This record gives sequence, C-alpha cells and structure tokens, in this order.
Amino acid sequence: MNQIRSPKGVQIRSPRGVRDILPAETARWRRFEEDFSACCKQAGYGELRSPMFEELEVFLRLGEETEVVSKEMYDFLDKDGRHMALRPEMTASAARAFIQHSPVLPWKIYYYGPQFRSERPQAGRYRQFSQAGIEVFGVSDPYLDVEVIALGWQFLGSLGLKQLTLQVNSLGDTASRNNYSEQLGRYLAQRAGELSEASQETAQVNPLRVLDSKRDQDQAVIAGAPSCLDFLEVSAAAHFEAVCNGLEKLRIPYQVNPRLVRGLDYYTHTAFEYVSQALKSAQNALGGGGHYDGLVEALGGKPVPGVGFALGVDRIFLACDSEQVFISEQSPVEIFVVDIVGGGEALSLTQQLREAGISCDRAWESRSLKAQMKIADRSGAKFALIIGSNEQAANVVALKDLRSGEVPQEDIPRDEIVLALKDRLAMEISN
RNA sequence: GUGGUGGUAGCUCAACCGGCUAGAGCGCUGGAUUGUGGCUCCAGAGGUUGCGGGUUCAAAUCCCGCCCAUCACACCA
Repeated sequence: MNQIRSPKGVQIRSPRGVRDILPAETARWRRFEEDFSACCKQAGYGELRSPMFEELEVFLRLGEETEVVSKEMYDFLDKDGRHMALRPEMTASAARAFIQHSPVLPWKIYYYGPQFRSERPQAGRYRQFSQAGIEVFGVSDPYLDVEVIALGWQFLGSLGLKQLTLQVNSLGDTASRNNYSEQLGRYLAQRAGELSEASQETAQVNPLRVLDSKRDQDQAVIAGAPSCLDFLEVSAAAHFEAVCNGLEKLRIPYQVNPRLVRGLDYYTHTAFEYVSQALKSAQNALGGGGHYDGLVEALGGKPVPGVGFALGVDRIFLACDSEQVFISEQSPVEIFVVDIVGGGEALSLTQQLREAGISCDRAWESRSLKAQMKIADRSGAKFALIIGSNEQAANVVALKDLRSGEVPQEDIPRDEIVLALKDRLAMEISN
C-alpha cells in the first residue's frame, strides 16, 4: 500500500520537469503562436490539431530503438485497458491523421502545442515542452525540402534571432542509408578500442548515433569516420544536390555537416538542424527536421514521402533571451476606474466600457483614493476615470490623463463617457 | 538513466570556522493637513532557512535520505 504522506511540511508544487508560464510571460507565448501561424498560413499550410495522446502503437512505429520511444514515453492504460501514450512528438500523429483522412496531396500542415517526454530535466529540456512545426506529405520534390527549411529559417529570423546556423546533411535513400550504416559499423568495430564504453554499445545498436557523441574520447574516431555523403546512390546524391542548390538560390547560408544524424530513425535524404550560437548549453538545437520516406508506410499507409521540421519553443525563448530579442509584454488596459463611493459605480461603468469595446479594470474592497490611484498607475492604463461623491452628485466622471501630468483633469457627463473615451483613445493612437 | 553543483521573505541576494530575536534591496501594505498615481521620506506586514531524520549544550551552517533546480554525459526540440 502506498503510504499517505503527511500534508504538513510538504508543499504542493508542479511535478518535476514541468512549469507554470505566468501572465508576465504568456504574452510572448501567445505572440509566438500567432506569428508562427501567420508565417505558415502565408505559405499555404493549414493547422492540424491532433490529440495529445494516441494509441501507443502509433509511436512505437517511430522505431523502438529510439530512446524517445523506448524510455521516455508517458504511457498508460486507459479505463478500457488500451495502451495509450502522451505524444512525444508530432510527426507520428500527423502521419496517422494523414492516413486516417486521406487528404488531397500534397497535404501541408502546421501545428503548435505541448509534447511530453519523461527525460531528466535541464534548462531548455522539460517534460512538457512546446513544439511548433510543419509537415508535408505526398511530394518528394527536393525543392519542397528547401521550402520547408526556408520556412523555418525565415520564421526564426523574423523573431529577431541572428546567431543562427543551418546545418544540413543527407542520409540518402534507404539503400544508401543501410549501406552506409553497415560500413560505419564495420569502421567503428575496427576502432572500438578507442571509443568510450557507451559509444561501443551504441555502435552495436545504431552506428549512426555514434556520430552524435560529444565525448572527447570519441572525437578522433568520429573525425576519421567515413562520410555518409560518399555513400549516396546516384538519385540520392542528385536529391541532396538539388536541396543545396535550392538553398543557394534562396541565399540561405548553410553548412553541410556529414555528422548530423537525427534522433528519430525515420529520416531519409535530407536532415537539418537550426542551431543557436547564443546558447552555451548542449541544448542549442532550436529545431530540426528532415525528409522521411518510410513513416507513413510503417503506420499502415501507402508509401508516401514526407518532410517537416519541429521547433522547440522553450529553447527558442532561451535563445531570444540570450540575444535580447522578441520581448513581449502584457498589454495593459486602456482605462482604470477609480470609485470611492462604494464600488457600485465602478461595477456598472466597467461593464459598460467593456461592452463598448474599451478595455478597463478597477480596484476592489473600497480602497482609499490614493491607493486606487496607485493601482491605476501600476495597471499601465492611459486614463483614470474617477468617481467620488462630487462627481456622483453632478452625474459626471472625472477623466484624468495618467501619462502626462500637465493635461488638466476634466469632468465628463456620465452618459457621454463612452464617446468621449473613444475620442481620446483614437487621438492617442494617431499621436 | 549516470555523475557534479546548488536550494535562505513574492523576487535578487547577505549571515566569517556551528553561537544573540536570520538581515538588505526591490516588490507589497499604511502614512507624510482629512478627494489624486509616478519621485522622495517614515513605518509595517511577510521566513518551520526545500522536506524528513541524525550529530551537538547549540544547526541556515556538519552528516544521511528524499524532493526540486541547474551543469556535463546519454538523448533530443
């Protein structure tokens, strides 16, 4: 039996690796989502909102050798005994939706939302984290890979990020990839003695993964490893060349990194990452993606190619902080109502203003005039509307400009207040 | 998952080698001739020193366990 912990002394807090995003920060999150959405729609992508959990099977098709799938999934049995999992990424769900709904090709979708992986948390690595991404199904044109890469590049740039590099690679088609993997495995086995213990194990399971190792001990072996680009079949080499040409056509700077192997095993041909130089930590990949040929088929659909990327929103914000860009603040209300005759006037006046489309707030609990003015100031409102006994008797409200100390306070008849405010606010905007 | 570092008010931090009632700044609340914010000044509230146990006359400080954060690795966005 589980022991019930004494509630005393144990403060309830959010679970490990997840966090609250408070109002001071949410403005930026909202703007990010809106900007990303606009960027995608502009390029003909439609939004996909898929469920946050799927049958476990959907994610197992990503390849059970990947740790994301084998070790990090939040899986559970539902009340009917079905094995479910919170989505650890979106591509599998998108592919599942694609198969389920048979849309017209090419199917261009974008998404935004939380993903879940039970990893050990760190800065830029959370158990619930947000990704924004796109996927396109049904086209194998290499220029589509370029469009996808360019869209992410353009979007990251639009946030104001400058210290970015784009790394690209090609693993080739399945034949090239398998051939290379085999050769690399042979090479690593030869020099196994020089590798770290962990990498020796990795080499057995998935040789490509060793290229990702950051251990100093492995670097010499990795540097001497054969390049995957030398193993591309003719058509795969042509695909990659077209991608590079396309990037040059668009004047998008890129580095070819033959060591770039991505974590999910479904990628074939193009793989890429957007890396931030502004982040010192190991979590400096702001996003990544690539082309995948086998995923839809693995999920039981026809062999349909796909390409896409995912951006790590939490990490992008860390990079933004580091570069001091894309800083968004909560927008303040326009009007603050100060009522020192009991609060009833504020109640009806705020309602009236809001119905008229004017944003406003007020104080509570009959605080003193001074206190209410202080709150009004703090609220960031442009104007305060003051109702005291004098104003109430005269059926007016006092309008005070909080931004400038010079404009004299002015009494406005109660029934003209909405028009008067719309006037003032319009003037504010035109100034 | 493995290893390292850390956790003191809402926030940022102080408290030498264990020793007085655990402090400061910011923020918050109230006040400075009784109906006017910002600047200034005065005052106040706010802490089981992450949680639990141990050592000691005495623990924020030393030891152990747990929790959380953070860094590296592993992995990934």
